[in-house]
Amino acid sequence: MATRPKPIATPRLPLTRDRVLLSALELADRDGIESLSMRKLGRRLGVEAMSLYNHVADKDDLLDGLADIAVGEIEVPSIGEDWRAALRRRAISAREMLARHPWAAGLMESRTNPSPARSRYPEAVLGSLRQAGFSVEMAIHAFFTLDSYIYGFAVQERNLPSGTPEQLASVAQDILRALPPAEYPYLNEVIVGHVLKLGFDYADEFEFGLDLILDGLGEIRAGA
Amino acid sequence: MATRPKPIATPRLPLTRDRVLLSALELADRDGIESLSMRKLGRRLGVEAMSLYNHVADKDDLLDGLADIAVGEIEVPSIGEDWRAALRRRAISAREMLARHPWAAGLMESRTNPSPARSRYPEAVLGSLRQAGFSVEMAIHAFFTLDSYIYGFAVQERNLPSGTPEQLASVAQDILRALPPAEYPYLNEVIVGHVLKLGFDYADEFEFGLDLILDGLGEIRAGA
DNA sequence: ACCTGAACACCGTTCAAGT
DNA sequence: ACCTGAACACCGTTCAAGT
Repeated sequence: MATRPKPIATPRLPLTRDRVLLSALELADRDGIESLSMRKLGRRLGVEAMSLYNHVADKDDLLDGLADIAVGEIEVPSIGEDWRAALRRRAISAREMLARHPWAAGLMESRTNPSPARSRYPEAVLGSLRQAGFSVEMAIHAFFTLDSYIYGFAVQERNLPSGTPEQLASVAQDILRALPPAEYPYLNEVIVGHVLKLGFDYADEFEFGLDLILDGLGEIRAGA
Repeated sequence: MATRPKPIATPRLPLTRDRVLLSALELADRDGIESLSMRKLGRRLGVEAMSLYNHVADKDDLLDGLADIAVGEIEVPSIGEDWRAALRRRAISAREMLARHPWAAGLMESRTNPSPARSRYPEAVLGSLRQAGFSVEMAIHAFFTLDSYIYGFAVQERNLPSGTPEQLASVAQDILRALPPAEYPYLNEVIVGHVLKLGFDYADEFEFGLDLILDGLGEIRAGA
């Protein structure tokens, strides 16, 4: 009787940069990055959009923060690991991250200003290569080849249908309808003769090109 | 004296879908895709934004049209060409297109509905591979590997600095300032020891990874 | 120190009205 | 058939005002 009860059962958590970023990440994962607006994010946090500006400089800063969280999820190989194993594991981890957060590939594109979190990744890849005996020039070549592949694959994966074999089959049927076999025989062959029959696993598909590239780099290293 | 002179020297051209698309393309090339709005495009064409809807279903349709123009600029190799030469030439032409239109890579991502213009490209690549004797499965692998690389490289190129050696050097200096050598020795080595000294040519860099991948595919074909 | 209301300059798009 | 004005539901962001 002496003290008035708190007006609401769950007292509002104080806003912090981390809470803002985490909530933005969940929103982006669930509804897509294009529907992440300062106003919606504010509503989600029970606050007016303008309050967010106390914890984040502007929307660009928010997106920078998301990009840093994303690259931070890429596995860091233990030191002393074989160069091939280290690069392979990092590549697979990067693809998994980009598949988990479909918005991340797009953010990597637009966040061009360097940040510590985003600089650590290329630094580590170049380090693995140099320590393995690649020349500076070859390390640059290898980095571009690997990174282009990883990134490009992730974007293709994001834009192609996925899901259970049944869902995949149903989407494939829709696509086939726009591709008359007489005009597109090879696309039909691939979809009808392979994807619909045997399914499609992005992780497996990714490893084919990854190993092809790593094999090629191995030969260059052996020849050097 | 009999007829009144036309009020303006250059009578307004009638709006057509092609004029709308061409103007949008120029705007995107010059100011970037993010500043391409229906309202600005209308202003550019001397018309209210709403008039554009007589020639284009909506903004999505406009972007679809731009994506179709972009893929249409990728060179189609002459028939009967060696598979390796055909794939190589197409890949180089695709990279050139994506470098010419920095907005195109992003559009390829978002335009997921198939269109004839955009289906012709994968159809042709798969055709080259199948005719060269690759199995359906290997043709899929090869397509993903090549296309991921091309696309990923183009995006990296778009986001990294370019220009004359002097411009490149000045941007590199700015980047270096954010990368203390003690923490990022390998990035420093690459930038100071190689890029600043020898410059950097994206077309050359692209061909390294491209040839590595084509060599790998050639071995698979020989072994099959 | 943090949050808010009102306001500004933008978006894409619909719809009834004009020619 | 094509173009327009007014309107709607959205944006990001600033700024003075509240607590």
